[in-house]
Order: sequence, then structure tokens, then C-alpha cells
Amino acid sequence: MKKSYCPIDTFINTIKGKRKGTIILHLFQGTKRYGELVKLMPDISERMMSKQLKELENDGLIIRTVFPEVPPRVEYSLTQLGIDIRPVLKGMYKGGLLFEQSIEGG
Amino acid sequence: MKKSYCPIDTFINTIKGKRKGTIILHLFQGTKRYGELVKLMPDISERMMSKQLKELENDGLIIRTVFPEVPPRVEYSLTQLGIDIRPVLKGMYKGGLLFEQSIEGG
DNA sequence: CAGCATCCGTGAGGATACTG
DNA sequence: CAGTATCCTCACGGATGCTG
Repeated sequence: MKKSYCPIDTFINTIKGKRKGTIILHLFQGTKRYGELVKLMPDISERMMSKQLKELENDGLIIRTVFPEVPPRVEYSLTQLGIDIRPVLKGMYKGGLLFEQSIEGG
Repeated sequence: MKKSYCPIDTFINTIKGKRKGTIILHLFQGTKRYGELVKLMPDISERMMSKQLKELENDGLIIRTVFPEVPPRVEYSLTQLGIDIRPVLKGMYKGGLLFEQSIEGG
């Protein structure tokens, strides 16, 4: 993650990746396994899912925990930073609903 | 603007364009002329500025008013929809600050 | 003053196949 | 199960110049 000209751009650049917002939204429900996230979001390929997850991890928003089991198990959960932006994400969700209403309304 | 799989993606897709967040932030201060916006954001080219402004207009977030004068004058202001998302944008701004702190903190 | 036209490079993201 | 590797496309955005 790189500092931008304005904090709002820092924020946008961090969460604008493909379906990142939805991934975080799902993690608000609690820790999830990789396969669970894939099933929850059938429209994104596994390549994209792992890319986005890795970026979110690098940006300090989520934690990746590997369990040394067979078959392998990997769980994803939010960091404190990820939890902190929950109200913002909720606001964005509501904002998205507003936008969609304004489409339908013409 | 196109409806997405999840409202939060609708929102992100609408404001993820280059410097759109900052443009809206400036318009919270009140109506601004095209040249004012350009001066406020020297790092983005005029081509980009007019592109972003047009997209924001198409998405129903800002209003473009042309004054039939010589020399020409064009003013940009927020629509009700643009005003409605003010708290969200403010939250994103604060979230961006959090992210930047977490960079500096390591 | 407030743009648009044109050209072009880059990288985000899609499709498919393979692996520890 | 949870990824990675490879290849490819196209639209986002940069640079520059022109116009009503």
C-alpha cells in the first residue's frame, strides 16, 4: 500500500481491487476458510480470490492462518485495522444501495 | 454506472476512478469552477479531470452548470445523492489516515 | 476558459491448466 | 484443499496538442 496525495485516495486504492469490499464484508461475519469464500462468491475465479486475499493481507486488513493439517486448512480473519473500518464499509454498502435506487429511478 | 453483484461493489466502482474521491471532497466545500478544481489538484491532467467530472455527472453525483458567457464559465456542485454520501466519504478519509498510520508504524 | 482528440503504455483482471 | 503458473486482453490513465 502506498501513501496517496489525499487520505481518501489511500483508502480507495486499498479497497478498489476486484470484490475486495465483498470479501471484507463476508469476514465481518467471522473467520472463513478459503473454500468458503470461494463458494460465497462464485463469480470470481480462484486466481483472483487468492490475489485479492494476498493484497488485503499485505495491506494489513486481514490475517491468514495456515493449519498444518492434511488436507490443508487456511483461515482468513480481520485484523484490528480491518475491524476498525467496519462502519465505513457499512456506509459504503448503504451508499451503493442509494446508487442502485437512483439507477432504477432513472 | 452498472449494478454490481453486491452494493458495496457498486459504490466502489462508482468512486474508484482517478482522484474522484478528492474531487467530491473539494465539492463539499461548495460549488467550484473547472479551473478551480484543476488548481486544487495539480497532479491530475486536465484530460483526466474532465473525464472524471463527466463520469461523476453521468453517475448522478455532481451537477454541471454552463454559464453562457465570454469567457465561458462552468461550475460543478453536488447533487442530493452526492451530498448524501458525505458521511461515507468522511469515513473513508479517516480510514485512509488509519491506513497511512499503519504504514508508518511498520 | 474549459474542454476534446489522438496516440500509446501499463497493469488489472479473465481463462485455463497444473501442484504440494 | 488451497492455492500457483502462464498467457492474453482491454480499458484505465498519461502526454501532448488543438478548439469553440
